[in-house]
Amino acid sequence: MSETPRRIAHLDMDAFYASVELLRYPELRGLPVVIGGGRDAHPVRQPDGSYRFARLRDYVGRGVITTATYEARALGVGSAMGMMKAAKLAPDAILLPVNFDAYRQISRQFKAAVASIAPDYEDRGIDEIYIDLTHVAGETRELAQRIKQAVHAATGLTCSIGVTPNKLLSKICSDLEKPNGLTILGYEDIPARIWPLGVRKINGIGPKATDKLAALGIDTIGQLAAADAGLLQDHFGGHYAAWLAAAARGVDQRAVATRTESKSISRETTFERDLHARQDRAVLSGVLTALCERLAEDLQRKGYVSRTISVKLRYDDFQIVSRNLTLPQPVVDGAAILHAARECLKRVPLQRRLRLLGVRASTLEPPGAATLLRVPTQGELFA
DNA sequence: TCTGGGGTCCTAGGACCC
DNA sequence: TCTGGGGTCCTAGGACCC
Repeated sequence: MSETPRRIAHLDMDAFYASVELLRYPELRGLPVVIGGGRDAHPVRQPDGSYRFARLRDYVGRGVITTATYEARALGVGSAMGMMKAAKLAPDAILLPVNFDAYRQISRQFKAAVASIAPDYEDRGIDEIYIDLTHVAGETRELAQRIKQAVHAATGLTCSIGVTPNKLLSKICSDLEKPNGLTILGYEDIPARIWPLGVRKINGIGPKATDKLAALGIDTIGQLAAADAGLLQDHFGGHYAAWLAAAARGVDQRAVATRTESKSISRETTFERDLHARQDRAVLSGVLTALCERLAEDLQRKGYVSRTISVKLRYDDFQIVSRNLTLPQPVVDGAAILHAARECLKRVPLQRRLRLLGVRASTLEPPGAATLLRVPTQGELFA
């Protein structure tokens, strides 16, 4: 039995947040611009109708850059970099606040444009998708060009696309010719095009695994493909070692998931200054209440109830702890979430100063679902 | 003056059940 | 008195991704 080779695209919008802002402020084209400020980063309208923009050097706080234009990246700043650090590298870069409503709106537009050509796609967040082109008529390059044109016509923005037989390779390829790129390759191209790349290019190999591999003398994907299976197993465990070996050879059978349900919904916040459980009790209590109320709104808006409530704390040294509580009956309202969150907090050490507080709802179900029939455990019956 | 906020998946151990 | 496996649910932490 022979299988039709799949044709999977990965589409990634180019510098998405920053590009959306340039639609609104075209006078910033060609300048280094970073997105990530708070309210005080809002441009101020001048009497003559022009805008005065904030500069990175003026920023004070704990934020990070979410997106930078390619001009800003050339100065050494980029996503996830602390803005205080970025300000030293590019003090004159323009700073803009994040505007998620605008990004979500453009996101819907580009996805609709893609769907008009290829309806089977998998959401991977606000600015990227996988598209299954296997059953879409047309030659691959022409089809991908049509999608790029449709996205541009709908949004005024460029994107980069990789097309290969699977998601893993397409994700790597969409990044190879950014911005406004199009890279198409087959399994026969792996030795020449994929193996010279660093292992970090593989989606699923992060900083920790990269460091561990480097310590074993493995830097490129080709070296990983050639690595001894036993060696990988010793250092990464059976499951991850097998995945590493398959990924390095470009093997990936995952389907394009066109429908997915949320597993969890959360809200968290980093304080402007580190807080102490005792000295700042009132502030913390207010923050916790607000987080629980926002989480309750999110749950209700998305049509879920939750049986597991968790709290997350980050201490001043960046250590993270979490506690969770699974309830016999699901909750939706802010007061019930708050009650569960307080129960969780009782079990967490509160000596050190806190940097972050978060609340999460998981074990999600549609309201009024089968939980009513769930049989209580012995522990619940006799607690 | 480093290091946000919203997610997913995996592991490992313990309780409990059959 | 000794001690099996397979399964589910739950908790906590960690790696990774956008």
